[in-house]
Amino acid sequence: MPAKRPPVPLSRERIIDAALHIADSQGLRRLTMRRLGDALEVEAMAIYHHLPRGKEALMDALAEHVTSVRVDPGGLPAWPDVARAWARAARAALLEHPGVLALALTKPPKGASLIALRDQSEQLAEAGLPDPGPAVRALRAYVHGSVAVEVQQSGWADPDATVRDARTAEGEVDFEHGLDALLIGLSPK
Amino acid sequence: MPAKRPPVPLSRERIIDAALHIADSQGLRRLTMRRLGDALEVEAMAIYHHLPRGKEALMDALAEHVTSVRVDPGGLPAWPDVARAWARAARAALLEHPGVLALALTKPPKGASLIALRDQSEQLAEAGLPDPGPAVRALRAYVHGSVAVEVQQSGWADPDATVRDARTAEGEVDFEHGLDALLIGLSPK
DNA sequence: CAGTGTGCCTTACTTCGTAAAGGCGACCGC
DNA sequence: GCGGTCGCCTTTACGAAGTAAGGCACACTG
Repeated sequence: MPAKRPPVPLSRERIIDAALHIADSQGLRRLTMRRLGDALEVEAMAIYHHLPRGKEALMDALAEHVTSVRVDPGGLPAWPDVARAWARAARAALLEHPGVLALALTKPPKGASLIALRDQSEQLAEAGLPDPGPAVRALRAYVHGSVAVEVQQSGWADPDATVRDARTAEGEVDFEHGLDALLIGLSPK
Repeated sequence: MPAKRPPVPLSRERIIDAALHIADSQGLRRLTMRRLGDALEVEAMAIYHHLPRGKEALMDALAEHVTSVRVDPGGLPAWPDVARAWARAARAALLEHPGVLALALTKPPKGASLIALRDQSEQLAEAGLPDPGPAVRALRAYVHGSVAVEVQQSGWADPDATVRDARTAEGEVDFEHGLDALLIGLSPK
């Protein structure tokens, strides 16, 4: 019979970690409650005690996890440097978990993601950019789109997925080029 | 008993149309074979005669449908005008079916989508842009990301979806601003 | 040592995707 | 006209998924 008490107790963090691992290694389609339970050495229903709304809550949590990056502006940089730092951090976080990219691009930001967005806005304003709203949206759009294209190009979503890392050298170069272009264009006239 | 022969015969096009309608009005989650069959007044299994690989084929077809836009360059425009036309057309096509956006951003381009990409590349080259590859990727990234952000912002994915159109005036303005910025930055040095 | 509560399991129901096979109508050559 | 055959749709059935309801066991309290 299965162990009544699991080796190590369940927790929201452990659940989300395991879910990320499954989504990244086998795809979102294969992330099921039962498989997640197996990975955690627990019955599927146990998850519902830690994520009351079940799979919806899990999906939200995954999206939030790859979308709630924070950046600490070191000294007193110019706003384009702040913007660059945020863009790179956001890109890195998304590329780290290509399996949940569809969620990150699709679900409206909530909780920590919203806070991160607000922080970014404030930092840009403090760094000298007036009216940071449109800039934040443009940056988000560019970063999300870049990662989407990169992941597509890397062949990550292929059926026989030998590719396990969505990062490519070409993607990196393209990203920086486009980012430069965008930042130039975002400068107040 | 149900009609043996459906009122109007099934076809790949009718299936895809109905699927788009369901995905846009109720979300991808609710697009199931049985529901799709109901919408077409047919049993679910009938769909498999027109889409042999079942739901996977359906998803591929939906992604391709919103991703295979073509643009006819009227006269002999400069390459930024060609790029703008492609970007606007792609954005419009994606915004028309927000329900399948996740697929379009996630599935690697195939078939007609690849051909569209190749055409875009050729048109840009003919219009005077050397090395159009990176430009095409940057444009795709920007367009996809913009639409993703727009759809998120419009609240389309909300549980109680009263919003049925993902287009917003603000999105339009933001899009054109960022597009201008990107095109400036894409000019050969 | 009984009492209480939290954390996990068991069972069961609905819905999903789809394999397999059957049936019905239309069209063919004769 | 008539049996044959083929294309399109239905029927039936099975495994897997999400999750509601309730039960049981351990770790604390007092």
